[in-house]
Parts: sequence; structure tokens; C-alpha cells
Amino acid sequence: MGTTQLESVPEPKYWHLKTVLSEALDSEFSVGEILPNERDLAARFGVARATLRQALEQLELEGRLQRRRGVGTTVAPPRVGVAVGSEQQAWPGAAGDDWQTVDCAAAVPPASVADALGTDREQAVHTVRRSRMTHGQPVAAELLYIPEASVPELSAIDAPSGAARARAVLRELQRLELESRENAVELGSARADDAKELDRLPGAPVLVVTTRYLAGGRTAAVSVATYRADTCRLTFGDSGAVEIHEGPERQAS
Amino acid sequence: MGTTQLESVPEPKYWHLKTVLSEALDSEFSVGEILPNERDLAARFGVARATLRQALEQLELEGRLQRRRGVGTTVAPPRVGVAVGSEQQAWPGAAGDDWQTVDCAAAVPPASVADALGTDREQAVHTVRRSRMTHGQPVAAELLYIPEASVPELSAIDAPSGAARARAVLRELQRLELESRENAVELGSARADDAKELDRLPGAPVLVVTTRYLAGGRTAAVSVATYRADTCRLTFGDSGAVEIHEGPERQAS
DNA sequence: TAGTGGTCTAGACCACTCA
DNA sequence: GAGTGGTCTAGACCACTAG
Repeated sequence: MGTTQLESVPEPKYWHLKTVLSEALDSEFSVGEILPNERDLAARFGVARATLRQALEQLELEGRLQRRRGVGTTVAPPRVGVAVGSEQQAWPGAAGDDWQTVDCAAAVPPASVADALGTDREQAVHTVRRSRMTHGQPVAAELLYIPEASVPELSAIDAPSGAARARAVLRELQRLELESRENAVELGSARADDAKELDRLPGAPVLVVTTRYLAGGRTAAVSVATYRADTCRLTFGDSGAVEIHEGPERQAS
Repeated sequence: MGTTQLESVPEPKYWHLKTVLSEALDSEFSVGEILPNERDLAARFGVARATLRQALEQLELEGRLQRRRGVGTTVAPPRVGVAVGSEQQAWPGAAGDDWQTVDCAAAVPPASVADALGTDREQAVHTVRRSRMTHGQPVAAELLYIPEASVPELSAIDAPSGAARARAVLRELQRLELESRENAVELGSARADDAKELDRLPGAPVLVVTTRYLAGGRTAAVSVATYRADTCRLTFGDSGAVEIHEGPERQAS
């Protein structure tokens, strides 16, 4: 990628640097390839390491790079499209989705969720944790909030917590008739627990998808799913993401 | 907000700082209020300015703060929800949307857009620029790509460029029957031109919404809209093209 | 243990806004 | 011109990964 000199322009160095690196990624590197380390790169471009890092951070934000502590910086594959609005009529946990139920507990939801659910702010609700995998990589961590009222017959079916309980809650939920869903997407940063599940550091940029499940004229459940912003492109609408990827087709389970 | 001491924990300082600031924002500040400047804040917490800035950057990313060079750091209002998937059956420029048509030119689209449109990579298409305002603030800048084939009768109707031309293109486009739309959302950073229009600095985080408009079995148009990630929450109504059941109408704005 | 990215410091100067 | 946030430097040490 050469030893390109940075001209002294009013444009910030890191911005110019980002452009140069971006072009180098297109022309001289292939997916998965390891870049020189930050100290070498900074020296090569004649800038401080912090400046070089500013450029790398942006490229990582745009999904061009992947950095891992103790390992290095690699060229990221194109973002994977994940369908968020396609299973239009389905409750979470319906057959065929690629979510994995992790566990379940009773917990008091954040105030905003409680308001959406119409429950008291101190009232505990079923809290189901799920994670979503695509191509063997974790792409999303989700917390599902389901008030007692939505699963009235759950009482003594299963264990009080754990994955079995979670599945029981979702099973009960599916007895309701789903009227519609409402999605919202916004930018956030990963909490510590989500970050761990997503194999990122805390604070990593994520796309937060909040879904309200409406049934019987009320909000029967609320889902807050955090997607890795660096690796994901969220698709909404009819035919979601049919991804082109080489290799054997995923087989039905 | 006090002079809270940072304990020496393995948790990064900026992370802890962010938590402390976040709580202070909730309890001791109101929307629009100006924070102390970065040098004072850093001194107050006993950290270097760079560390303090790392915390502020995250809070800005989460939409809690707004920073303006030469002015200061203020407490941001809650994110505004902007509907992206609600006018499911509408072409861009349909009556009632809150987009403002800026201008139009013939230009060669990015390769990815050309592929989606099915045009040659060197072929120029109508490129309409629009901007979206909400509550008097710019929230999105859009580039619409419309191939000649989608507006065959446009020939000599209006000026070769400018806002009048743009409106003529959109008017012609609306003669086609819209079959469906496909949306994708991903994280990006603002290009210089978009940043200017959004009143942000280049590189600011944006949510990039790519929409394919399908008509007559082909992609009739592609829209690439960049939304300010700090101020916007994108909402996708469900109302999947098919089902229409009565009920309380969702209201815009 | 060597090498990587992540955090942190204490400065400096620049670009911008506004009185 | 005073004050703000934005950029940049040249170091240092830490946390993590892997041979």
C-alpha cells in the first residue's frame, strides 16, 4: 500500500488516511487478510498512533475492518444481511427462526419497556434471553419482556428459570393471536453483557431493534435486540436477505 | 454533578465516567442545558481530556448529548422517531411525505446501485437529491437513482437539471405501478456532502437506509438515505403490504 | 513470552462561534 | 478576542492472544 505522503491540506489527517486505507483495502487486500500492526502503519504514514487509530476506528465502524485485541486487524467480509421484518406474522420462537433461546428469569424491565407494556414500573415480567447466529457468528443478543398477563396459564408448567422455562413462556405466548408488530431501529453501544455475547468489547456500536408485539389490542410483548453494527445490515420488508455465500447450502435441521 | 471520585477498578475509566455522566444527565440536567466545557469536566473528574472525550463521544453516539464546535456540549432531547416503512405503497415524492426535493442531475451511480438497477456500471441515471426535515431539523439526506427506462417519457418536459427537473422525474416515476419496496439499514459515516446537509461534521455516524422500489418485475429506482444516527430512531411500521385490518390509524408525526 | 490492540496522559495547535 | 470543541503528538502501561 505504499508510503503515500499526506499533503498538508485543511482536511483532517485521519480523514485522508481513511480514504487512502480504504482504497488500499479495495485494491491490495482480500477478505480475512491481516494488516500490519498499528505502530507500523502509523510509522509508515508518518502520523501518531492515535491518529492512525482514528482512521481505523471509522473503517471498523463502516464494516471494512475487524480488530481483535491480542490478534490484529483483518479485512472484514461484506456485511451480512439479516432479516428483521420478514417473519411478519410470527411470534418470537416460531418455527424456522434462527434464534436460540438461552434462558429466562423474572425481572423488572427498564422504565421505557414497562411503559410500552403498560405494566407498573416496579413490576417484574418474564425476561427471556435469546441470541441469534448467522453463518456461525453471533449477530444479535435479545431480551424479550413478556408480562404475566400475556401468558396466564404458565403457572406450574416447568422449571422456574432456565432454557426450558424460556421455551415454555414462548410456547404460551404463541397461543395469542398476533395482530401486528412495530419495529424501531436506533444506534446504541453494547452493554457489557450484550458485548460478551456478541464477542465484542463493551461500548461497541450496535443497532438496537425494538419490537412491540400487539395482540388483543395491547402490547403483549416487547423485544429489544442488539445487532452488531459492524457486521450486520438489517433488512426490512417483503423478501428479506437472500445472501450469496459460497459453500454448501445450510441444511434444514 | 459533584466531584465523584473514580475508584481504581479494572473497568476502563471512560466507561465508568460515561456511567457517572449518564446518571448526572438523568438527575441533574434538563434538555438543552449546557454542560461545563471539556477541560473543566476533565479536571473535575481527574482525567485527561482525551479520556473525558471518549466518554462524551459515546454519550453523543447514544443520543444523550449534542456537541457543537465553538459552542459547547448540550443535553440532547430524546431521539425523534422517523417513519421509514409506513408509506409502504408510495413512490418517493408522493403527496404528504416530508421530503424536500433539492435538485437533479445525470450521474453515474455507485457500482452497487448500478447492479441493483440492472444498468451498466458506466451508465448515467437521473440522480435526485432530497432532504428530510422534522421539527425544523434536518434528519436525512437522500440520493435517488432512477434509470432512464423508468421514466421514458421525460424527454423534453422541463429544464435539464434543478429542482423543477427533479419534480418532473418524480412525477413521471409515479405513473408506474409500485409493487413493493425493500429496505435495508446499516451503520455508516457521513460523507462530506451529506454531513454538510445534516449539519454535522464529516464522519458523523449515520444510519444508511437503502430502498429498492420494485415495479414491473424490475428495480425501478433505488434510494440511499442517510439519517443522523444521533438524533433519529427509525420506525418501520408492520402493515406489511398485504394485510389491512381496521383499527386505530397510526398517526404520523 | 512476544506481539497485538485498548486505555491513558499532558501537553499543543487549529477551526469555529459569538459577543 | 475569548472560549469552545476538533485534531494531533509522543510517549506509557495494560489486557489479551497465541506460539
